[in-house]
Amino acid sequence: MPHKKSLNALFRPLARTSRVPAAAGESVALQAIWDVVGAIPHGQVSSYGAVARAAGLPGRARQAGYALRTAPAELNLPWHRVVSASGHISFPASSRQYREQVRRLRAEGVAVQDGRVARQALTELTEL
DNA sequence: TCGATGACCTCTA
DNA sequence: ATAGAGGCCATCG
Repeated sequence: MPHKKSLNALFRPLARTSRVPAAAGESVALQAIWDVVGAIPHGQVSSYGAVARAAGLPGRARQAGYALRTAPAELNLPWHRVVSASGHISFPASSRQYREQVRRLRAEGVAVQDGRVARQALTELTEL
C-alpha cells in the first residue's frame, strides 16, 4: 500500500476531472469527498470507503457518508452512485431515499436486486 | 468535557 | 453467508 502522499498524487487526475465547484469555507476533507463523488461516471457505482480513499482519507468511510449527508443540494452530486462496500444501499428499505437511489441507479442501467448491487459492479475509483 | 450516533470498513471466527 | 469486535472521527445534546 502506497504512502498517503503518493496516494494523493495517484488520485490527483481524478480530482481534476471533478465538476464540483469549490464551496468557500468548507473543510478540505469535505470538499475532497464531494470532488470524488462528483467525478464518478454515469452508470458506475462505488463505495463510501473507496470514495474516502480516493479523497486521501483512507479508513474514514464514515466521513464520506457524513459528507454526502451534508452536501449542498446545489452541487447536484451523484450521491446515488455510492453504496456500502457490501453493495448494499445504506438507507432503510422503507425510506424514500432508498427508493430514490434504486430508481436513479436503474435509470442508469445499474442492476439492483434485494437492495444491493453486485460487488463486482463496484469500482475502486483508481482506474478512471 | 463526555458519551452517543452514524448514508461505514476490515478482520476473525 | 452471517455475526461480533474494533476502528474511524465529525457532530450533537
